[in-house]
Amino acid sequence: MSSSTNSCAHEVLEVVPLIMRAMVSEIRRHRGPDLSVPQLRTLAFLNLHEGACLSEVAEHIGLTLPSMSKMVDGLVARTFVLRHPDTNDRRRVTLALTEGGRGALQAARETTQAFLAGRLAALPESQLAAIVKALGVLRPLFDGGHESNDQASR
Amino acid sequence: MSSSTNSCAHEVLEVVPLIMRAMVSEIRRHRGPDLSVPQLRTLAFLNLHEGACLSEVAEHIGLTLPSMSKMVDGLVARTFVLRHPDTNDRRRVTLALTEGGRGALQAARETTQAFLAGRLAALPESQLAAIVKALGVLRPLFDGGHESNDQASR
DNA sequence: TCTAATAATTAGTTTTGCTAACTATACCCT
DNA sequence: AGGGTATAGTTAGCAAAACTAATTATTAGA
Repeated sequence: MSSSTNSCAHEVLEVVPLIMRAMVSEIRRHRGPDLSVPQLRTLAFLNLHEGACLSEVAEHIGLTLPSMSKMVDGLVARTFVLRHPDTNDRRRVTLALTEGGRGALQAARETTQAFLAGRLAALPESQLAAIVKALGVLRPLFDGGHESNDQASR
Repeated sequence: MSSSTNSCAHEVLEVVPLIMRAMVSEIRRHRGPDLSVPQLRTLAFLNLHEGACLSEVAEHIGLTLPSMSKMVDGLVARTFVLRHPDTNDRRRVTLALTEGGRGALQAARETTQAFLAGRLAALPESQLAAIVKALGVLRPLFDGGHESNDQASR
């Protein structure tokens, strides 16, 4: 393990939480339809994985099945999500975004992206490109990760 | 606002939460002295801002004063933090890390950094350098931010 | 000096996430 | 085919964490 690896890890450890905190507090500031961050993450996951079942969502978000079930209750009550029984396996419940759910997600994304763009506006093209490239390298390292999502260790 | 700005914002919006989630779940996996993420953030803030008062910490972390007060109760009970009355303004309580607190923070940081280094190990020097540089550009944009931290909007 | 503002705490409630227990369905294996 | 085990989801009950409202102590200002 090179020392560049460590100093890069150090930089990630410092800067990523900084950005994340700014994003989260921006989301909270604008929460029109009053969605918490985990709820937004759930909508985002469903947007990508149409028709995922409850367990899959719970696993991905990192909640237990009961907690996710209750969170989905709330999303269903606000008509952001629909529950359908799976036709193949009737134990499963598949989830789908409604138009309203997609809209809420889109709205939250847009305000957050606009906030980020505001911060980035000062940068010249070359630096923007460098950032995109660097994040493109990081993404696959953390995307899906180990899939070792730990229900057990909690 | 250039379109590069927007695509960069988009990339940040996608990748930063990904990395953050991996870090948080790693922290939770290893929590030896059983510190929550907000507690760790509190210790980190106190490490940088020795002698900050309770309100300042609450503002920075994004908690209300009562919540922060109770969290500090816990940190004091575990002897990670000390409360001192401020000599100038006796309403204020200033906070300081103990050696134990500093140690706990350091330990958590090291395990997280090691985790990150593990993920980054596959990358060649050139890409590591590019990432460090890109994050170095991002950092000042989100460091301290606008200081417009909102107790009110919550 | 008396009133208003500020810093922190306490009290009580709400939210959220957990474990345990339960129901229903599917899988397996003899 | 039938019975035991495993899996998916929900319900119930509880614990942790964060909020609002109210309280106390201190400072600042009219």
